[in-house]
Amino acid sequence: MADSAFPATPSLRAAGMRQTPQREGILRVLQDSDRPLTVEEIWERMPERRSGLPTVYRNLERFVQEGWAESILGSDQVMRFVRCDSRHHHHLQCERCGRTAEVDACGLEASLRHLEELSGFTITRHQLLLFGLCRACRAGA
Amino acid sequence: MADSAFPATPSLRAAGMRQTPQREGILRVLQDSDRPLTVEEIWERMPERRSGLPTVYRNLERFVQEGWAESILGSDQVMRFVRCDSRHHHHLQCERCGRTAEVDACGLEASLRHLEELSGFTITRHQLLLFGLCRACRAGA
DNA sequence: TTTGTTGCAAAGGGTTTGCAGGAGA
DNA sequence: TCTCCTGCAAACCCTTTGCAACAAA
Repeated sequence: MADSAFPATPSLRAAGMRQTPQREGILRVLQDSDRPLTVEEIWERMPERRSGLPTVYRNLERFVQEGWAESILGSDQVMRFVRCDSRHHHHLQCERCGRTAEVDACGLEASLRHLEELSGFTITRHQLLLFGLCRACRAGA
Repeated sequence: MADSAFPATPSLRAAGMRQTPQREGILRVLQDSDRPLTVEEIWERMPERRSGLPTVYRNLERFVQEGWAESILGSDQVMRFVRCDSRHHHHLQCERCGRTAEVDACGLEASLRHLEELSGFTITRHQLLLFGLCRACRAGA
């Protein structure tokens, strides 16, 4: 479900980047994970010839710019990364196991229009972070 | 408007803390600012006998626990602090001047119930960050 | 007097940078 | 061949910690 919404492999070439094993590895790791990962976790999971940590940092930064990944600061104050496409969406994260789901719509539009009237602001952008318990953890709890 | 919603002075005593000039200074600085401040900015604005940076860090941590302040990670990846009360609310921030408004309701409840059905998650908590242009900046732009 | 707080200085740790060698195209 | 990218090591910088002196109660 979530996979079918994710574009094939982000095209490094089309984005003007060279296609290197390190970049493919990072994208693969993000692709294969169903929860946000720290930079170090991504690094540890990279195929065989483990790359340097700076390379992971540098590329994650570019991937975020391209909209292929997103950084999330958890309530533990640790930065983690998730793959995502560039459409508007939000992440719903399980507080027990860390698993995430991507949510396409947020149904906020009407509320935002109302808030604009109240506040005098023109709202151009928003970020919504959702936390809860996934089905499996609720059942197991 | 926003001021009247803010509780008098957070009671250090009632929270089991000693009343020190450093704490009062930090609270005063947060109180007087209409935008999020970095730890260093708070420190610089503290009255006369400037305290140590560690003291600012230590107290901000406690104030956040008490619900008197909130930490916000901006899109520039820098942590800033805003005063707030402990009721559920959100911050609306101007992308040009940084001024913020506190928004009491978010009108998300119905959408959240819908997302719970779609995702199978039980949503327990959410954080909504709103960005836009305030009235003044829109007029001046 | 008792105990929580502060200030200083040092340690910590995640992130960034410089630069030379290496590999895409 | 020409750049871009990577790896290593060092530098950075924000944040935390240890500890002795201090001050609120």
